[in-house]
Amino acid sequence: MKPSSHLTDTSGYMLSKLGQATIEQFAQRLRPLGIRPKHCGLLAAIRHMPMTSQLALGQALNVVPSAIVTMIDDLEALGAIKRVADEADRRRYAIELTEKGAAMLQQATAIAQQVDESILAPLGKSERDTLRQLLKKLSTGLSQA
Amino acid sequence: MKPSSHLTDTSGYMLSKLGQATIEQFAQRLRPLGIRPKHCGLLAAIRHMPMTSQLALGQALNVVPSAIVTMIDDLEALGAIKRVADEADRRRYAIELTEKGAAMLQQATAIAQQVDESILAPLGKSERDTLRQLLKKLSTGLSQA
DNA sequence: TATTGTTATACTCTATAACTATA
DNA sequence: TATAGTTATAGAGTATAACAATA
Repeated sequence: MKPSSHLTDTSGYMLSKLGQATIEQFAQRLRPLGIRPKHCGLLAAIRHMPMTSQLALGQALNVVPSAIVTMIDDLEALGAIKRVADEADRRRYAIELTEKGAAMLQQATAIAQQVDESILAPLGKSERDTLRQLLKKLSTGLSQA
Repeated sequence: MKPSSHLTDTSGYMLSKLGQATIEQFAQRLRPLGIRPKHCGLLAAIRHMPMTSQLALGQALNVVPSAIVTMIDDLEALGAIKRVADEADRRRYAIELTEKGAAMLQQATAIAQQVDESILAPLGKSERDTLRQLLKKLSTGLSQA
């Protein structure tokens, strides 16, 4: 038998729909913090590679320079990050995560866990673990693309 | 131990990223057909509920009227669907899938299967089946929201 | 007065490209 | 001449709201 003779039964179709639903729910619950999902990825990247230049962050996230500047502007206005002048190269700013930014990332992570609870509700505990492992495998395949 | 103490390890985060990557790849391979991913969902809905009004299709897909009209315009220009005048209610058009539209849906389905092959490459056969079953469970939970 | 379809419009998002200041 | 950052601008996508025809 064919694995998925209907378009809407393909894994890709379901992944797209689920991903979209997830991000919408995440965005909604994130609203009180004044940020959007894209800012969260950036916050995580900043914590992971502290004191990095804006363009380097952009390359790591595959985001064009003008977009990174806007996001950094947003986060700076919220006090989540600071632009620290680089004395060696006065064109550069090193991006530093503030305490407030770290707290914000922690809150965002908690919200993401709540969204997981909501989205994964139809699955039992072991099923969730299985799903997470499978998604992890697929995600590592992504970064090579 | 906590299931996912990092934001980027949550299932929701991975679902979002994978869904986005999937839809981008789908869009790219779909380009030669002259349509976008959103048109495919509409084509599938039209086949599933033939001779339905535009607004009813919009409600089924959770799409606003103006957007449905534009998509129907696109598909009609490609010869994939026809607006059939409803003689009983002259405000309405019943949307009919043409042979060309059916062929287009079939091509789109084949492309979706190719995308599945590409995205699911890191998984073995039984893992893919497991994933599909889990995604199916989650997808049925979606429509209730 | 409500409903189907349509059009006009505004808004958001994102990317491209031009510009500055440094190197 | 090249690079980090910034700003200006244009494009696509989507939603809101006004509108015409019909019920």
